[in-house]
Amino acid sequence: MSSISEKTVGRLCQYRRYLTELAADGVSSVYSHQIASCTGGSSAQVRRDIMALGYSGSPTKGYIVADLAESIAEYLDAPEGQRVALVGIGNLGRALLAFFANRRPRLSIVAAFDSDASKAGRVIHGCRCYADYDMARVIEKERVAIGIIAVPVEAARRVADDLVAAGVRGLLNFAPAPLEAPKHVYVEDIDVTMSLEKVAFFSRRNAEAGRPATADGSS
Amino acid sequence: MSSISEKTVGRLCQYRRYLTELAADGVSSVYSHQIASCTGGSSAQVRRDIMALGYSGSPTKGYIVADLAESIAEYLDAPEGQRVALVGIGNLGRALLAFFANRRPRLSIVAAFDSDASKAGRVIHGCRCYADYDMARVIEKERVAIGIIAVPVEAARRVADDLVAAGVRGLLNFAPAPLEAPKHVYVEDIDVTMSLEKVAFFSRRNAEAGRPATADGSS
DNA sequence: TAGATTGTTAATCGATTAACAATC
DNA sequence: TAGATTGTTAATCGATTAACAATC
Repeated sequence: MSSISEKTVGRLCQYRRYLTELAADGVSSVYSHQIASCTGGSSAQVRRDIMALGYSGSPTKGYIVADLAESIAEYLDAPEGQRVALVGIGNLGRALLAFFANRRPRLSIVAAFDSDASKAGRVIHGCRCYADYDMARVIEKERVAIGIIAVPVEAARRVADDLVAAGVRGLLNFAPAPLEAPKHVYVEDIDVTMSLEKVAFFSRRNAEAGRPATADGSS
Repeated sequence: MSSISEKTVGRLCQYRRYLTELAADGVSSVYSHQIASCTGGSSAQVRRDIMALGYSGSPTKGYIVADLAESIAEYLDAPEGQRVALVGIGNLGRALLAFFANRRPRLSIVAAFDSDASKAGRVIHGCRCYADYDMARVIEKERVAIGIIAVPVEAARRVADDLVAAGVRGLLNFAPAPLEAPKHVYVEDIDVTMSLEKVAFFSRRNAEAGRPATADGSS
């Protein structure tokens, strides 16, 4: 029930995005093997994930798009919503503000902070900017639950500490530095350098391997 | 030997970063359990990963920082280097250009493209910009092996197809759209929305759970 | 030497997939 | 009905960790 893995939660997010696209196209029902295409997993995996939500499909119609999306939302989303703060209004920070603006009302960036106090008072993509030294006050006032760290690596640890001290319960960290946070704070790292290096490694290895004789499983 | 998993490659990248920091601090040798701190894994995992490289430590001194870093580089890096192109010179693209500028000579962004042709000819963080319609020509001329997709979601699939057609063997995709690429092209997705939703979900669940009685393993 | 660590195998753990009766 | 799909268990697969002799 309550013990759904990180990977499963990730997949549920992907399913939801896929369902949103289907709904926009006017599709009303969908089969597990169709959903599977959006993650590269198997249809059995999709059925298991959906089963864990407590939602049921029908052998003839599959799953009702709107109802399944509703079930996923019920499971993933906080009914009262969760408010997010961004720290670091550089190019990355601005990209994130643009990206999340008006995307999900229940998960919106309500404050942005920067060490450059001259940015305070501006409104970027609908989000108000503050100076770093206002962090504790604003985060409490705005009831912020989640912090996004988009500052240079040297500042990341200090910013993380400040956010945690201010009461944030989750961190999304773009800085290439491992953060130390108390157990009750969930930390997710997005490590762009690592991802690029992985692409570099595997693209090279694929190229060196040429066309593998058994690539399609035949001998 | 050649069958190292994706996860292991990711960890090797993290080990390397940690070793670089140690070297900068003048540390010359390190134990597996110290290296483990940078990934949250176990010391046995670190030892297994290093063993797979063919590098050996000593029971008394542990691993020599410089030599281990060299072994990792030999395994991960292309000796002749790999050249990268970026598509989409918005805020995200600019952040990536700044981020990778002068970082790794063997993995550098040598060209950036944008559908807004007025950006062509500029040089941003040392990287020359071109119009989209020059993609095939420049990628061949510059011997680009890897493409980074930092365009809006609507354009992502077309850009991916163009990059693959131009001869790129690996893609790092920031757009929230699953890409279809031939098998010889390695695709890594960075899904920012999914990551934020995961933080939202788990930070909420941790908060709701309160302080779990057995959080530290004691009953 | 004594002792902590390495290299390496076996055991464990968890996640994924195969399979199939039940269903509409 | 016939047939494809669902719900669900068992089997498989792979990755992680525990353990320990060998080492310096």
